[in-house]
Amino acid sequence: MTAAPRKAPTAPKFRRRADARPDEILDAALAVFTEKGFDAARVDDIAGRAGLSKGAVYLYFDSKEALLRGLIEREVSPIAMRLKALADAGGDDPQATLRLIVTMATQLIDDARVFATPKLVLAVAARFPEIGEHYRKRVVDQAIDAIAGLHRRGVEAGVFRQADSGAVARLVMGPILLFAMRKHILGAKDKISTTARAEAHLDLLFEGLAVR
Amino acid sequence: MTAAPRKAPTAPKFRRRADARPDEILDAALAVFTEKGFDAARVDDIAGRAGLSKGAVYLYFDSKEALLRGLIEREVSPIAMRLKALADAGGDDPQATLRLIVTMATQLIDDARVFATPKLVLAVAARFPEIGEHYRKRVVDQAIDAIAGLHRRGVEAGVFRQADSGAVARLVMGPILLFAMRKHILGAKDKISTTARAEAHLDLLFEGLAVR
Amino acid sequence: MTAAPRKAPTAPKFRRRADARPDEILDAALAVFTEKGFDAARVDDIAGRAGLSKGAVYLYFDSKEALLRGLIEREVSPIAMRLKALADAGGDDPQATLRLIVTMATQLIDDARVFATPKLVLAVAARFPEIGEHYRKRVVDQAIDAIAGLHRRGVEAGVFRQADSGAVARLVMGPILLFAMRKHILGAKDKISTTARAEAHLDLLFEGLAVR
Amino acid sequence: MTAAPRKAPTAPKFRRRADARPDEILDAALAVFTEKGFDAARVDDIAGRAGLSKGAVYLYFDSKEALLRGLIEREVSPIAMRLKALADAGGDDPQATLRLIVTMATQLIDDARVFATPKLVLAVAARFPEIGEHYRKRVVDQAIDAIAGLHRRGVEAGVFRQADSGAVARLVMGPILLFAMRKHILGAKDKISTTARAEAHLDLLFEGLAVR
DNA sequence: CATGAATGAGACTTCATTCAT
DNA sequence: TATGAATGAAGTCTCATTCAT
Repeated sequence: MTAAPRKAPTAPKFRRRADARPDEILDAALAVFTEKGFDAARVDDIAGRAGLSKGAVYLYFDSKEALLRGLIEREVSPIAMRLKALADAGGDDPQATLRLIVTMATQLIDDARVFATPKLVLAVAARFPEIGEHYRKRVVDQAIDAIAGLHRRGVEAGVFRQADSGAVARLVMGPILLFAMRKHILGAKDKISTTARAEAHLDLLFEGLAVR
Repeated sequence: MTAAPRKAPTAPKFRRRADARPDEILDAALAVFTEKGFDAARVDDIAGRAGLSKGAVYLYFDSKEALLRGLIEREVSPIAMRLKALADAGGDDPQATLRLIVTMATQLIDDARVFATPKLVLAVAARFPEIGEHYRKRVVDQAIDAIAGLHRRGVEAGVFRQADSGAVARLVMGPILLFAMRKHILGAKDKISTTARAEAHLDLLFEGLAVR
Repeated sequence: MTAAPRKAPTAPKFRRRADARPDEILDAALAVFTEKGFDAARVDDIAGRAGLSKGAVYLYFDSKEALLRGLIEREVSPIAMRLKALADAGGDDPQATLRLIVTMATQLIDDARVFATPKLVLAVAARFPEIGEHYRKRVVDQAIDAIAGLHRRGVEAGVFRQADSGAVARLVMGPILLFAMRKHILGAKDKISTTARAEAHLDLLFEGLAVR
Repeated sequence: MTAAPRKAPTAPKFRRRADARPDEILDAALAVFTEKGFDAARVDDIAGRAGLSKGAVYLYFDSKEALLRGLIEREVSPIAMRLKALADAGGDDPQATLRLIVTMATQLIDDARVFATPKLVLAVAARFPEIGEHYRKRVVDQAIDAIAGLHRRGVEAGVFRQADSGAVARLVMGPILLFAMRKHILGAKDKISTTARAEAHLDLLFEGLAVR
C-alpha cells in the first residue's frame, strides 16, 4: 500500500559503483544467510554488509527470497560446469583421477566459504524444497554421477573392482561431506591436516577394511 | 519417537494422562519445525497440531526456543544412550557388529521420522550454534567414536587392517548420511532397497576399491 | 517473512468485547477512510479509533483492503434492501411517493455520515474498479431503476407525462447528488434549509412532469 | 487538453520545445492520477509516461503534491475563463443558450479525458480539501452561477418561469453529472447516444421551465 | 489447566526525494 | 538539462508472548 506524504530524505552518502552491485549484494547475502539462516537474516544486515541502504537492495532484487535464489543460482552454476567437465574428462588413469578428486574435494570443502552455500542450502531446503532439489540435481547428483562414471570406466579398464557405482560414489563423497558438516555446521574444531585426511580416506578406499 | 500412547481409545478425546502433554507438544513441534524450519514455524501451528490452543503451549514451555531445545534434548538422550552402549559392547565379533551397525543405521535413517531431528539440527545450527554443538557431541561424535572404537578393537583382534580409525568411522557413516541427506533434505526420490544399499556399502567397505 | 526472536510484549490493556468488534472496527475504518482517503489512512489510526492495537485489527480483517471491502459491503446491503422495497412498493400515489422520496433523500444525504460511504466509494473507485461497479449496481442503479419504475407506473396511471424514465430518474437524483457533492466533498458551506431545497426541486420537477 | 504538439515528426525523439515539458508531465500526471488515484500513482510512472526519468520531473515540479496542484490549476483556468464568458454572454435568447449549454456539456463530459480532472478532484478532495474547495469555487460554482444567471435573465425576459435559480442550476447540471459519474467513475457501460440524452433532459427541463 | 483475545515489536517492502555525474 | 543510483521514512502485516476469564 502507499502512504502519507514523505519527508525529504537525506542525500545518499556514497555514489554509484555500477554493476558490481548485484554481486556485492549476493556476497553479503551469502555471508549473512550463512551466519544467521535465511529467516533470521535481516535485509538491513545484508544491505549494511554490502555498504548500501536497505532500499538499494531492492533496486537489484525483488525480494529477500529472490536474493536467496539468485545467490544459490550464482553459486551453483560454476560448480555444475566444473562437474560436467570432470565427468567428461579424466578417463585414462582412473586411479590418479580419483586421487586428485578426493584430495581436491577434501581441501576445497575445508574452506568455510566454499561450504557456505551447501550449508545454506541444507538449512533452507525444508522451507524452499525446489531450491534443495535444484541444488541436488545440479551439484550433488552431478558429482555423484561424475564419480560413478569414473568408477565404471575404471572397471572397464580393469583397475577398479566390479561394484555398485552409486555406492562407490557415496563412499567417496560421503566421508568428505560428513567431515565438512561436523566442522562447518556442527562446530567441530578438530585440526587434522587436510592432506592426512585425504590420504587416510584414499588408503581405505583402495585397500578396504578387512585384512586378507 | 513420535506420538505418545493414549490410554483408552474409547475415552473422551480431552482426557489423557496429564503428563503426556509436553511430549505431544514436542511431537508436534518436531513435525512443524522439520516441515517449515524453526523460524517459519508458527507456535499456533504447533499448538494446533498438538490439539491445543497457543496459550496452552506456554503452560508447558517458556518460549519457542525452549520448545526447540527441549525437543532436541528429548531426541538426543535415548540415542546418546544407545550409542554409549554400542561403544562399550559388541567386541567379540567386530565384523559382524559392523555389519549389524551398517544395516541398522541404513534402515533406520531411511525413516523420515528418524532423520527429522538431524535434519532440524542441520537447519537450525547456524542460528543456534550450541544446539549444533550439543548434537554433535552427544550424537555424531558418539557414533563416530563408537565405530572408531570398534575398529580399534578389530585391529587388535587382527580382523581389521591397521588404519586411521576416525577415517574408518567416516567411511562407515558418511555414505549413509549422504544418502539420507539427498533423500530427506534434498528431495531425492530414488527407490533403492535398503538392504541392497547396505550390502553394497559393506561390500566396498570390506573389499576396497582396487583390484588386487 | 519471519523474524528474529521476539521480546515479551506488555499485556493487553483492555479485555475482550466479543463480537461487536468487527463492527466497531468498520465504524472506525469508515471514519478514517472518509477523512483521509484509503491510502493516506493508516491501519494504526483505524485501530486507535476503534480502541484497539494495530495487530488486533488483523484478527478480524485480513488486510487493509479487506477492511475497505467489508465496509462497503456492510453499508451497501441495507441500502440495497431498502431500495428494492422502494422499487416494489409505493405505486398507488406516484406523485406523493416521489415527493416522499425526494424529501427523504434530500434530508438523508445532507447527513455527512450517510454520504460518507458514497464519498469513499467515489474516491476509491479508480483504484478498485470492482468496488465502484458493485456500488453502482447495488445502490445507484437500484435507485435509478426504482424511480424510473415509479415514473413508468405514474405514466400508466395518467399522472406523469410520457417521457424517458431514465432521464426522469436522473432529473430526480442528479440535483440531490450535486448538492451533496458540493457540500460533503467539495466543502461548500451554504446553509439552505433542506426542506426549502426539496420543495424547490419538487416544484421544478412537477411543473415539468405533471400532465396539464 | 492532452499531449503537446511535437514540432517535426521526423526529429530526434529527444529534442522538443523545452517549455513543452511541464505540460507533458502534467498530461502524464493527469493520466496516471486518474487511473490509480493520487497515492497509488508513482512518480516513476508519471515520468515514464512523459518519457522522462523520475529525477527530471523534479526539475519542473517540487513534489508530487505540486504536480497535483499544478495539474488542477492548469485544468481549472481555461474552464473558469470559459464559464465566466458564458455567465456574461448569451443573454438575448436564454432558451437557445440553455439548449446549447446542455447539449455541449452533455457531449463534453462524455469524453473521459474531459471528466478526468473532476474525477481526480473528487477522489482527492478528502485528502486535500483546499483543492476541492478551489475547484468548486472556480468551476462548479461558476457553472452553477452562470446557469442561475441565465435563468434569472430568462425570468426577467419572461421566457422562464419564476423559480429558485440555484435549484434550476442544479436541475440542469445534476443529471449530467450523475450520468458522468456513473460512466467514468462507477464503470457504467450503457451506450445511450449523447444527443438523445441531451434531448430527453432538455425536454423534461423545458416542460417545467417554460412559461405556458 | 485451558482458551483466545490482545499486544507490540519488528521485518519486509515501497517510493518520494535528492544529487553526483 | 537529464539521469538513475541511492536514501530512509513510513506503512502493512506477522506472530511470539501474555493474561483475564
